[in-house]
Amino acid sequence: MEVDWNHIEVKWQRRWAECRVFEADPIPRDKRTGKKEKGLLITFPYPYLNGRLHLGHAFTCLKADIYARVKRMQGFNVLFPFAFHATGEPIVGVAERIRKGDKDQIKILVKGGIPESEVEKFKDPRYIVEYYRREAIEDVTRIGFSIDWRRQFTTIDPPYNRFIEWQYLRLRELGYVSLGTHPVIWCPNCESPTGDHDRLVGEGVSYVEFILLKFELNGAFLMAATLRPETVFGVTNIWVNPDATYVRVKCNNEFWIVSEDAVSKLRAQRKQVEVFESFKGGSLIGKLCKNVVLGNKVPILPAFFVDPSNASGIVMSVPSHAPYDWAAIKELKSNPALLEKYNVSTNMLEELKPISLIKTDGLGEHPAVEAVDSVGVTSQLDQRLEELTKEIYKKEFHKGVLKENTGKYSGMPVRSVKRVLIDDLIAENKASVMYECADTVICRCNTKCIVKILENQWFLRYSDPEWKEKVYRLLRTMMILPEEARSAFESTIEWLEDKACVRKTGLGTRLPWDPEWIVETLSDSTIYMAFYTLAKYLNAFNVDASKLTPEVFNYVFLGKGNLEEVASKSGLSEELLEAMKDEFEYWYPVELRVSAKELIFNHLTFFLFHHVAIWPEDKWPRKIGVNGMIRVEGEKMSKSKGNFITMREALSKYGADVTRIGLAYAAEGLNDPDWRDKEVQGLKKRLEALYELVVNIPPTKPLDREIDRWLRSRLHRRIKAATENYESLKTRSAIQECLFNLWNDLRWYMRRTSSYGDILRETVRTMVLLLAPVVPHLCEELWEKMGEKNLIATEKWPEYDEKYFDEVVEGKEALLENLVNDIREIVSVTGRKPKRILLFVAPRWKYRVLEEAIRGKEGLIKRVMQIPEVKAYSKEAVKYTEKLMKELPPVFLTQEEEIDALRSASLFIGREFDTEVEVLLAEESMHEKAKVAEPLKPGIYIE
RNA sequence: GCGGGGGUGGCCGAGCCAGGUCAAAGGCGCCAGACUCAAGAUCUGGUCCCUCAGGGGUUCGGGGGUUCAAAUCCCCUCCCCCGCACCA
Repeated sequence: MEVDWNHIEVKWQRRWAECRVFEADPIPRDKRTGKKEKGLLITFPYPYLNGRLHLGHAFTCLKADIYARVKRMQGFNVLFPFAFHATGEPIVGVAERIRKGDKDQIKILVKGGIPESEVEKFKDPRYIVEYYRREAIEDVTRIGFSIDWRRQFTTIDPPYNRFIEWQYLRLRELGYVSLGTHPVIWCPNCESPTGDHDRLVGEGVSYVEFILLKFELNGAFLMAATLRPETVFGVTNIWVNPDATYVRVKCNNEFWIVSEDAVSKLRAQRKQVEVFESFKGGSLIGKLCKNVVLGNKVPILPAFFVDPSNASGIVMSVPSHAPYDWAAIKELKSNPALLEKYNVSTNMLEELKPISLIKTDGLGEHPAVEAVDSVGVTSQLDQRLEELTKEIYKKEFHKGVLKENTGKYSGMPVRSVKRVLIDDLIAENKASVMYECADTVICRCNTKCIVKILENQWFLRYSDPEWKEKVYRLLRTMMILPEEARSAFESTIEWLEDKACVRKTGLGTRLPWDPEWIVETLSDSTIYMAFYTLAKYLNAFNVDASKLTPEVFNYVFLGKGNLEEVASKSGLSEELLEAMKDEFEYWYPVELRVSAKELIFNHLTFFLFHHVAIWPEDKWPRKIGVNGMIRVEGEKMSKSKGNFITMREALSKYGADVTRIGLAYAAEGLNDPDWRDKEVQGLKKRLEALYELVVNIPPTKPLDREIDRWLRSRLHRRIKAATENYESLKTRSAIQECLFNLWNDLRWYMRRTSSYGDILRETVRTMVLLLAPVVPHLCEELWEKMGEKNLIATEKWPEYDEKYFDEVVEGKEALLENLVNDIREIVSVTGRKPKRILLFVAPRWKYRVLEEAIRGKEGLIKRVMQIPEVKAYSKEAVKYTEKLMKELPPVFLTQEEEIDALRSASLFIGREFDTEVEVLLAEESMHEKAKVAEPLKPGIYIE
């Protein structure tokens, strides 16, 4: 049947709005009596407004909406608010690019469906926010999310800024915010950290810590950069690039020699650097310098693999363990002309002997020498050296142990010596540290990035062990859906270190005590769920942001301060303050927050940190739901792949309910939902069939036969399962239960009987109720068609009663189902058309044996043989008993029950096979099939 | 590399945490039959292999082990997804 989806959706969305069903207010204090009078606050992370909402947003938000709708029907007062995130750089970036007339940016916008006339206005970031906010509201409404819109806001609204100011003042008071100094990847041109998304080249690249080891030459130190400081014990020489420019500088009261390129980097890393002279690397070659760690002298030699733009541009040579070094030595040996050019005697080279200092199982005395020689590398610029280096380093790092020639470090595993050694060397002033990008990073502005140590930045002290302990405590009491995600939270809490919470650019709230900083986006979205409780009043009364002083928030959120005083100081009325305070206390804590799994590692965990910091335990969140990442036709959804689906597109193509069920059925738990058009179309057909089913319910009458009780039993089990699934966000399983499985039950029922009991109508009715959270528009329509007057959105959720669970009746039906299948199999195997079917019910004694077997396997044969009526069949009885020892039937019926089930179903079975059925007792027959009859497995003979 | 989650039949996905009733729910797809003038929808059956009496055989990324018994427990290995921070 054709369903006019659009008509239905518009009709009910209008009705919901008229009735204000989703606008939730606290129940007046004096009427609150129990649990259900306490509000449930359900939240979805506000989306960032740099584009339209897409299927990924819809998926996550739908999980929350379905939960909200179920809880609402269960009689809870549910608040499901929505807001918008605008803090940060990207929106400003778009505006800036438009202002500059960036063609690509314009193209992106137009392709994203922005009318040409609007593009011009996108110069203003606030306009962008406003534009996408309007669009988002339309989409969210059209998909039927049950939002209380009175509470919406954006994170750049002045009242919100006041709120964040309060939050950070509070955190600072509590000692959770402090100044810190940390290295970052930095663009010298933009003068700001270069995040992944800001990079032209080098996505995912982080920095590495080089150790600069000192090699003394004429009162200055050549600073050799290494990632393997432990190999200082095996240095045979120093490498410099003869063509590169080096400088002698004064750095923190010492003279250093480094590459020219290193100077600005060292300066960015808090080093005072004064350049005295510069010269080519070639002028150093052939000289001897002193290894400060060991005290011996080693020569300086030329090498072309040395990159002056990497770290200090000076490398120490450890030919035993470093393939590059050995390759370079080999090459020099074979190139006397080069040596001559720099006046290096061949003797000097002859004296270079690899020094082994690490012993590793599976590797020889000089791993690098062996590796290089065996693959036949002859040039230091050979590509294969990179691979060999990695291979050897990996093995040595994990399994290597330092040899005797490493002094006090002898015997230590490489893995654990590193940190100790570095700390020692630095303490002894024999080494220094220099950070460098692990690989080339180029900023969007086309500038090569360096590592800068940022000073005096504000940090959230997530590393604080006491803070962490509190979060662990919260986590233990929280429900994590699904449970598998819990360990990710645990390891995140453990792994988390101090995090910069401010930036210099972008939209956002300025730090109240240090206004040159703006609170960064992941740091201003941690406790804002509390803001929804106030936003209703701020919006309704258009409250002036300047009145929202820290005292106001202290009073409302923490109950601190004196009402009169706060009122007079802020200029807000006492009534309003009281109302806001009550509203907050009514809705808080957060009942459920749903987000995608990639956010466990920051946003969701920060959410926990900030709550435990600011509020006492009774305001800590209760549940977190985590879900997978949307895919489209099996592929990751992305703009570049061209398979990006906005909510708008999906809604136009499929309509709200079909989109909803498509998403809700696509996945649950941590699994990634896969949006497949065919699958969604299948679900659409199914919904249309449901419509037809409901509209054409056949007449029913009050009947209470076994088959009616069977359907009731199934129905109640389905209600139980569906409810539990919904409550744990398992929307797929819930739909499975109440749409597919219940439908199959119904089919069986209609096949078994042609006169329908009222239970049929009740089942259909319940089905509609159970599906209402997923496909609310359709269900409202069906509800009305069934003659109901109330909105299904606030209708009472079906409750199950275990007293209707009927094992015997279900057992009987299972017996029949198996029996029909068996008969069918026989018919198909024999290819015979049945003229008559004889069914033999097993003899009584077999039921006695089965009964005993159910009691336990212990001494079963003995026990069984003590029963006289069994003993009479001892030989067969032993056989049957042994069979039962291996495997018991899944249900148990008495002989009477089985006879009854078969007799009353004989017409049905006959109908299925278009023949006659006779039910006989094995006791009274000599037929061969009478002998094989067992309880729950009647003998079958087909004539 | 490190941390987290996964790999099941043509596809999607349950099941594994508490081993047996698992050849493995359900959906999609496909095949056959019923209904229909016909199509669609719906209903019934089939969809790893073999089998003319309800049976048997080989499957749950790959390899090994524990057990009377493993998709389910243990070890090793390969592959996929998410995150690794100053970014929404």
